[in-house]
Amino acid sequence: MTGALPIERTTGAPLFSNNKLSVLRKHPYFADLEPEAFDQLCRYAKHTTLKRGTTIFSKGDPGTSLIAVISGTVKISISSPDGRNAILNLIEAGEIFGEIALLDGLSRTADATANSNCELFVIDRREFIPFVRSQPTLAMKFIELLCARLRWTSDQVEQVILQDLPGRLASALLRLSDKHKPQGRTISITQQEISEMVGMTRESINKQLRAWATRGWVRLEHGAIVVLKPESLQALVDAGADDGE
Amino acid sequence: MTGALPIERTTGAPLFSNNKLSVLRKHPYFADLEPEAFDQLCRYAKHTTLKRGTTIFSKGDPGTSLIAVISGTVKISISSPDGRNAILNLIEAGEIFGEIALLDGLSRTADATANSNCELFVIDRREFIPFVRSQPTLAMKFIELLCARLRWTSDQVEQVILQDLPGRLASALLRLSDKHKPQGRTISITQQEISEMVGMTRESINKQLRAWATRGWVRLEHGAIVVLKPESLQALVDAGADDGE
DNA sequence: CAAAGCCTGTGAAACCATTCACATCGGCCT
DNA sequence: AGGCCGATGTGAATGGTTTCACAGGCTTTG
Repeated sequence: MTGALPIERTTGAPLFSNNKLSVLRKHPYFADLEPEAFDQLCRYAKHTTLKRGTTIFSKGDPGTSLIAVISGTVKISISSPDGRNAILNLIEAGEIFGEIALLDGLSRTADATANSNCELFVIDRREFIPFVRSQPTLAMKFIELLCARLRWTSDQVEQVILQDLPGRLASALLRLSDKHKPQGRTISITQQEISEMVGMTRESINKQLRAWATRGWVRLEHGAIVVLKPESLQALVDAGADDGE
Repeated sequence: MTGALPIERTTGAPLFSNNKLSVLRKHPYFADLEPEAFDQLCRYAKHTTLKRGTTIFSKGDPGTSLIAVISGTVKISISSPDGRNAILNLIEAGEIFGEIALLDGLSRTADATANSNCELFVIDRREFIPFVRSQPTLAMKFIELLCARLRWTSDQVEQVILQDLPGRLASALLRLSDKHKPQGRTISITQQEISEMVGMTRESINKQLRAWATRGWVRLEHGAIVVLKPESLQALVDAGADDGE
């Protein structure tokens, strides 16, 4: 099922001097790590590039690595036997993923695929775990990371169980526009993708978005959505079931 | 919102000699901790008892403690403005909860209420965090705990988004019967509770359960469900959307 | 030992999302 | 430019869930 990653070990020069790593260095999880620790960590990293659509790993694979995204975005998703599939998260440059299987040594909980051409760093478990044990600061960082993931995932459960279609869609848009804040309120995502994040059909999503568009809450572009009135969407979420008529 | 816990500090005698703690000691998370570390940990614990229905904490409260269940069960849930509510987990004797807010210092992600009369141990963040830092083994334990939680929660997302009612109900039953393995295949839970774990109405759940009961897959008791043919339920889950006619 | 209150069991009607079936619009590749 | 494919936009029919309205059954509690 897996398809081993086409790993290409970076040759020669010390990785930590690679300026590509600055993307990682800026990220909260590594920002306040001691320089030596960070360097050490980079020494375990293998560099790889792959193009849109490539499978990075599949649910159930033995998970032995942590992966950092240098550029591009990675889609974390799962799919059911009858063809439906759900997007759990979109990982962007500077973020890491695959930490669960890395840390507990069990199998992967979801599929990961390159959602665009990607540049990645891969860190292997064998070398990594002893290192974490020896670095309490790093361990605490991972604890924070896991907590953040748990909060994200719990939010998702909450949404899906508690809210109806409009509510779910609204929260998803708000979460996404939060994440993309730097780019303004434009979210680059297809309606198909949103529908898979939210767990409803593309058609339903389209109709709801269209309704909001005529009300001026959002603007629809090709492959993107612009949130014009986040307050209105937020109000809808807070109010509970109600499509905001 | 919160309502401070009616803490009752156990008097005098060293806590670690209290036989109530043996419940914890047996639990995987503490089992292979060095005795001294465990004793130290217990020194931070405050004992408390409370009766069914009591709120332990609410979503949004500042979270400053980890709680271990000595006896009884605790319900972790969230609720929406319009009255619907969802059960995220049921914590049983020997398990711990509240670790997210303890570890990252942020607010609680859900409500916790005593689902029966309960006996708890409460460990405060202020004293605890430095201790974790100094005990790499304990930190790794928490990392494992968090990973386990993430797996549980991801499963829940997967179910809710990907599967239809019969599928979701079946997976929920299987997950619960896994957890209760020691007690045989009897799951002590009301249909109301299951419906809130699965995100559907009690009525729908009842009808589906009843259908399975006539087929001999489960037996319904008052306040409990006995899984008779886990294989059939599993097959249903694996097959995807289909109620197993 | 009642009464009250939660838990279960069911049926009919209303509703909302899905399914299916197209039509249009952009991009992108050759 | 032509052509193809992925993304968007809609409508009608279908079907599964929810809602609502009750009726017993078990348990707990005063």
